[in-house]
Amino acid sequence: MNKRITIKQIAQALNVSISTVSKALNDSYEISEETKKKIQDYAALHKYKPNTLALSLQNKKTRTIGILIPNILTYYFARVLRGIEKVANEKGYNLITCITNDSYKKEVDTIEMLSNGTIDGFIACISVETLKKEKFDHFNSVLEDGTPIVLYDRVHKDILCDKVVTDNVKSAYKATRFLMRSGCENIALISTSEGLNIHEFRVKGYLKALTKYGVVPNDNLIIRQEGEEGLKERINDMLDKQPVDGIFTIDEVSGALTTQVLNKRNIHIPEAISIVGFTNGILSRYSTPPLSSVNRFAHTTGETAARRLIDKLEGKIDFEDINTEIIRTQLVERDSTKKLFIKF
Amino acid sequence: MNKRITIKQIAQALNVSISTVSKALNDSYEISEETKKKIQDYAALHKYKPNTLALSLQNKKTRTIGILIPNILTYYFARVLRGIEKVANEKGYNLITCITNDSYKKEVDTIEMLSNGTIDGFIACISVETLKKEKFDHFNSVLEDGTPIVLYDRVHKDILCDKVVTDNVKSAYKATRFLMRSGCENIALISTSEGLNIHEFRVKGYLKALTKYGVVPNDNLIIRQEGEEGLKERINDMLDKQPVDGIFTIDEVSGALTTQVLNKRNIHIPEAISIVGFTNGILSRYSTPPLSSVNRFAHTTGETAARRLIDKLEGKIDFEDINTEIIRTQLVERDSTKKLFIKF
DNA sequence: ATGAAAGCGCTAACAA
DNA sequence: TTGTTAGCGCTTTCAT
Repeated sequence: MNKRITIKQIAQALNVSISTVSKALNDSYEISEETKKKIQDYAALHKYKPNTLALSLQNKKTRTIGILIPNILTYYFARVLRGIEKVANEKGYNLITCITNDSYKKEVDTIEMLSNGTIDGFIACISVETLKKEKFDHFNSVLEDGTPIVLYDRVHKDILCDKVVTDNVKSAYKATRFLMRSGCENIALISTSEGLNIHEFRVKGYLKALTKYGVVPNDNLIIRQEGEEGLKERINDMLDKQPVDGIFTIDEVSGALTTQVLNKRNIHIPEAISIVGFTNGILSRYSTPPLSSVNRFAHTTGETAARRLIDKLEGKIDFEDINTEIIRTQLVERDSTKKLFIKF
Repeated sequence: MNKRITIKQIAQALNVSISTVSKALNDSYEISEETKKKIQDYAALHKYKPNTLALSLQNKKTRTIGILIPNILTYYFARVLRGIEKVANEKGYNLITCITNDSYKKEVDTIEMLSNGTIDGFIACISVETLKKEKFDHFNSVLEDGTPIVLYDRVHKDILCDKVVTDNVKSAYKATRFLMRSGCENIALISTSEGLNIHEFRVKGYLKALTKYGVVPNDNLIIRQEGEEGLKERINDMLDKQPVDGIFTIDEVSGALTTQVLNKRNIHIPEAISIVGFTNGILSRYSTPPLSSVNRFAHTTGETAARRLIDKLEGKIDFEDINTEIIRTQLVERDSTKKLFIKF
């Protein structure tokens, strides 16, 4: 049933040698126009397509990149993927995308599975579990094999390779400062993503901004937990006990849940409480009111990572030349913050 | 630099033949325990991994499935992908995921690119543009080559292959009936996704429910457009001119935008106007208030498609045995609809 | 128990 | 201009 035709069959049918066919199909100058045409016509007629596998085996190159995504349901990662996709496509590279579900084992297995000649290089984001375990041998042995890796978003110093990251401290700092400038004095921080250095960095940025402008951080204004369970209760509890006029939510979900709580309590946003979110995804845009948020340029992150990797694969950059690219962020003002600005 | 070791190198190092190594590594009974151990130890020591490419070339099987996703930013598709991923993983299949961006050309190119021995079969969702053009040759020629395809969500009768779909008419019917039972009398329909048969089906279900229960459909209560531009204005306009107490939004985005408009106008949901959405994604869950919605079981859709394809690939189902699986939906009640029920 | 050789689909150096 | 041959990494049949 599988009717795919091979070079060999063409050769037999036309009574020429295999290499003549190969050359003709590759439009080699060695072959006469006549034979070329004959062969090409026959190939076209029978919808000949070169077998990629055989080509890859020959070239030791697959023009395929392995992508590791911790979680495709996270809008940010989906957007990064799009960026990678765009560049890969332009440059004629295939993507083999794998979802690790933030599991260490899945990550190890996936890398194992793809490290057999299937892919030329990796673009990866480290899974939460791996980051907690701090076990990176699977990445490092790939690098030792000479397969380049570009890490994005979640990185670690123990993996020596190209990286594309967000400046979390600075972005959080700017977000918090923005709230202060718009007149907020009691700024809470809410997080449903914990345990990762990148979240630690965001908290650091928040604390830094407060301190810088003479505000003493108040532990009662900081709610940090992993996952959303029980978060609404904790927010309600905080609002019952503490004066709050600004909230910095360090991830999409905490932004959404916080907004739901405030709306339910009939607290006006931004008049009574302002909110600034992080990662400006789909939730920020469509919530009521639309949330001001730190935009992360996921697409650029993906493009940058892909470009770097492909440049390496094509020898434009030396394998040993390691680089960390920091993608800027930008605060997008929407309706959850006041326009009023205080100059410090 | 690329230190990956081959069977040939092992043979040379140990002074045995290539085939002995091959057999030893495959634990063949032909090889003596002693040599086996020697070879296996050496292989382990040097982290030998069989080259997948060579194996695939040999077996004419890649254990890789090509996935076509129109748009990864749509939460529903991301969830389908997860379902596929889960099953593929269990069965030891690789996924090569491609995003078509709802473009005809990209879809054709992708299929072309992968139809060269790279993949054993496809799981695909037809792109919007293709569906509009009604050109399906690229799918059909793949099928003719003997490569199985399973289509999910968006399908078309001119492509004769396995399909996994949602019963859109019935689901929309149930959603509308639900609004009527909760006491709504002037039920609007809002859509930002047009031009596809599946959306047509949802409108059909809505109209069917109205008619069935003796309500004459009112064109002024139906807002259908492609994309979100200008939608809020149209909704506001409708609310200014028409009495409305229920809204059926046939996609996630229109649900989100409608909610934003109602909230802005300070119209209480569900007291003044109830909303039922479709596709129960992340927007429904996190909006204010959380939206009652037709849940589509994206994960099940993905699993079903993957299972069907793999069964075919492994010969458990005949290639000619074509089947359409309908995945049920379920109305999830949240806070955008009244609890009050009227029995008809 | 071990090895030689052919072949999967293709390219490329070399020969004719 | 065309063909022969070896080889990419591996499996498998058939000798030995």
